[in-house]
Amino acid sequence: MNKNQVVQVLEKIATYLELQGANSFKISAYRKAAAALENDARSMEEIEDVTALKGIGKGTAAVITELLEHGKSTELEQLQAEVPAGLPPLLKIPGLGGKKIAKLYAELGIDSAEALKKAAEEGKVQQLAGFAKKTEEKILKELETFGKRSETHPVWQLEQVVADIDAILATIEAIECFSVAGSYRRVKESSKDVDYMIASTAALAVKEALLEKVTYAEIVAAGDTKISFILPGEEGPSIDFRIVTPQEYATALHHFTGSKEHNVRLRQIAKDRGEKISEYGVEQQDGSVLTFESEEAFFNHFDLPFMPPTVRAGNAEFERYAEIPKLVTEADIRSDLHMHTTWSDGAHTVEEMGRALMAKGYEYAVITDHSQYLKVANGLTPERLAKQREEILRFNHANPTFNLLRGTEMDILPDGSLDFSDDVLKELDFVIASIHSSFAQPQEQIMERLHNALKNPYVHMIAHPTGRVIHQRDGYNPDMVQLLAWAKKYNKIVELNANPYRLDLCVAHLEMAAEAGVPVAINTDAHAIEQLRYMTIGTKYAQKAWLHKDMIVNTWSFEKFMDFLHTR
DNA sequence: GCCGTTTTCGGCCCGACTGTTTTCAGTCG
Repeated sequence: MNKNQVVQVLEKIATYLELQGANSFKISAYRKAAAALENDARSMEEIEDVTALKGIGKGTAAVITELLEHGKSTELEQLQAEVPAGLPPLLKIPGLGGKKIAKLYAELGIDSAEALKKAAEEGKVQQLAGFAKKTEEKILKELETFGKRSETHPVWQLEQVVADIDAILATIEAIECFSVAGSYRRVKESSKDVDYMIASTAALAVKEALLEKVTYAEIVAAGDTKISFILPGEEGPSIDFRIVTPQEYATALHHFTGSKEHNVRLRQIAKDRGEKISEYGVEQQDGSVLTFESEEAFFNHFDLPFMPPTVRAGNAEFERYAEIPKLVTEADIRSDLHMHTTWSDGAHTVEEMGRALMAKGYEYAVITDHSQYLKVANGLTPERLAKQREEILRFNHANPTFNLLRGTEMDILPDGSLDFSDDVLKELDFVIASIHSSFAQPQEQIMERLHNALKNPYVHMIAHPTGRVIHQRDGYNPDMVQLLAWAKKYNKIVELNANPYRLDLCVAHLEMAAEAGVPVAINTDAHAIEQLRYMTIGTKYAQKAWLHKDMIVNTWSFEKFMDFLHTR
């Protein structure tokens, strides 16, 4: 039984305990034990003594041992015998928790969504103590969409939502400052909802402006300081706005950015010092409350450096904080090495892209249109590629402070051959190789294709090395250990494709690349000027793998980058 | 259930909102 399965059993036990109305600390003890396993980088076999992990004690260790030795849990089986299988899914209905569901089961024998619907329609639910008409109506309403609404929303969906909401909030005068918070700010690959923190001295005016300007499908809550909507569309995510005073803003933003585990760790640190953290500030022993100008000042108060939201997982950031100043940030980025123009499937010309890159403050960049194989993307033949050269030279001539390089995103064909001959490749400054076809091949064949590209002396980088699309497809499943070993051997770059649909390599693979000493490039793969903004999310994502700026080739100066290309 | 300890039991992060009840429980993040 592997770690994922063990974690799932522990979480299942917690869920069943919840439905039995068990002690809430006991429930969270099981969840903490699951999290402790999950947050440990080692496999189940590599962990000698699970009780050495903080959060795992005698009880949960016994469950784990039984699972490993016998593949089952008596504890879980016992609970499953007592709690009907139809109850756990009901926890997903907003407004219903363990206690209410337990009551519905105990008093009305409700053990499924269907039974709940029937009882609510018959008006039986509102007769229970603690329930009433509104609760019953809400249950019926939630049951309509029950099981249909997706639980989490991929980062590529939310990236657009956040861009839109940012634009709206910027127009509301009563708002002094605002920021997205929650798991989106920590750049999780998917989030349940979107959280915003707003600083204002006129909460009511902000509330009214939000109700007026944000297009929503439904109002979930509308209190004095918390407004919550479900956004339109079949998969519309929910979005929460919290309004605090400017003094409270820094601590509130920190609190609502999480993660929960990070907050717990920090609150413990505060408690040990006789202080108490809440979203409104840090309460001192004399009852006074300290507030902070910024999150930096808040962390400094606890003698900690500013921890970027992306590393706030509740573990490594408290052990590895000396490394934080070395982590890559968007300010370190000097170029973008992967983008498309109207020559292939991009929306803007070489000239337009070049100007946008200069406006971003970059020193250099590479135009990398698709190669001829990719006909759907209007891939370039060697002849058109040669013609594009003139346009790029013209741009450089007109803009001597910038270096626009000539490149290609060349397909690695299904048979393993490369789309351009060496004679074509050697004329280019920068060559990307990537797979866009025949994802379903066996791994050996995929690896052979990648090997062919990696050992070619004119290839510099493998783009989106797994081909995954978050929540949509897994990609072509390369052997990452082997791929990185070859990249190291042939001195190639692997990409972190910053397009929020991809984020490829993923965090775990990026950690492997760092470990193997393979340089990484963070690129937007922009198909339009607006998509150059993906560098923001790309650099933040890289922080999650604790990538230092010196591992990222596009933080290097133009001279250092060119040296790397020429001396490989 | 876990942890820590002034070592064997008390505390476990903390607050907003809703719906219910009339001072609070449950849910949520």
